[in-house]
Amino acid sequence: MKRIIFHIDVNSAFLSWTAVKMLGEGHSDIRLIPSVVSGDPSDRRSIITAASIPAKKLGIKTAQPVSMALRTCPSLLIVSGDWAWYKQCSQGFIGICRSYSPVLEQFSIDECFIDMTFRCGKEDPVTIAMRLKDEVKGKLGFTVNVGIGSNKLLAKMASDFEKPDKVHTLWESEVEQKMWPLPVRDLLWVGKKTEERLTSYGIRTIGQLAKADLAFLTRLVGSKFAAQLHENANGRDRSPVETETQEAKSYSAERTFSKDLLDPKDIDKALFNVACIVAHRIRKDKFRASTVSMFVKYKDFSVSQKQCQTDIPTDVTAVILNEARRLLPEAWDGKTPIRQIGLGVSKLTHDSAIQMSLFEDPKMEYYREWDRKYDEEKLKKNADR
DNA sequence: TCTGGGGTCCTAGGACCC
DNA sequence: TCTGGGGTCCTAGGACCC
Repeated sequence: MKRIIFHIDVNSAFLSWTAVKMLGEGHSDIRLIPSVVSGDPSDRRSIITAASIPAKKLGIKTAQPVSMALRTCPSLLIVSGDWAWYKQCSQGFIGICRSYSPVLEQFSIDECFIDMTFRCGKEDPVTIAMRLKDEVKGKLGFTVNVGIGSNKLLAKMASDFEKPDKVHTLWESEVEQKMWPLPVRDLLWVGKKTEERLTSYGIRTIGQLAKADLAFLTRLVGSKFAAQLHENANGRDRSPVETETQEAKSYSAERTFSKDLLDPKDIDKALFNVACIVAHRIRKDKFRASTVSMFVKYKDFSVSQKQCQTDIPTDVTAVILNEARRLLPEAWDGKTPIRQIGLGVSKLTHDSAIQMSLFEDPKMEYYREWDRKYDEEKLKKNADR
């Protein structure tokens, strides 16, 4: 049976959502002028999180440094993000999509897939998609694109066609005409590196990739990735719409310094900060971690990463921080200035039994108490907002 | 112009076990 | 004294996504 999958994508999500909020506060619509959302506009290192369509038309792109965008457009309006508001907008958006089909997979904060196979009985899928997009616009005030296809890959590719506020189809029968002429970079999972590799061997379009020899592709990118690229370029994708939200497999936090740092005191302070954040988040989600990793990034963007296993799964900030501190000299020579530092935990379990070791650090109770206070403070702060 | 922050998955080599 | 093959875990690095 032919499946009918929708991919719904909020147009310039963070920018649209900010625009809706500002409209409510009496501002004019920032979607109609060159505008962007960025982290901290005063930080030279901050980058653009989302750009309006007029900004994009000037060549301003997501992930571009703000300083560069300002050179392109000195009158660019820069606004900062509001995560709590974005979460609300996302929930409203997902809620409407779910009312069209409960078989929904949230792909990110502003994208989801729904399986409409059993909803599009008599009615034309495009008509239903139009209704969905208009309902979001009417009730929530922002626009979406809906891509329709017989699998997730095609639906996702379709939603990326002309924006904003559009519905597109990409059925298998349309692949040759609508997808094959596109540059290979437009295919999902083809990033910068893969594009370079493929084009250096003359594969420039998705159509050329679709017709490429699988053995040849395997030599280029490895067997697993080659098989997937080949399938996807031919418009095939068997993956189901996953309704179960997957549990997190890792947590991490990182900080980029406004200037590259060399002073161990500054670096330790940053490590302490990210350890507090990560440990708090795993405690909140009732996880304990057995792997602690940390990394440093240098000005040339090269990364040195080290990881280790803990004796027992832990959620104690001090334990995680100490592992990271132990790893730091293995990752960093102490001489090269550091641009960014990060800490992560993985190998997570929900083990709730507190492991009592005879040799447990006598300070452990004190550490746990410290964490309890930290969590309380953090909760209070969030409640105030 | 000079590049954030948070994730996932894959690969390849080495250790170690049977 | 020198040797195969398979399985699992760990580690570091790289690619991609939003």
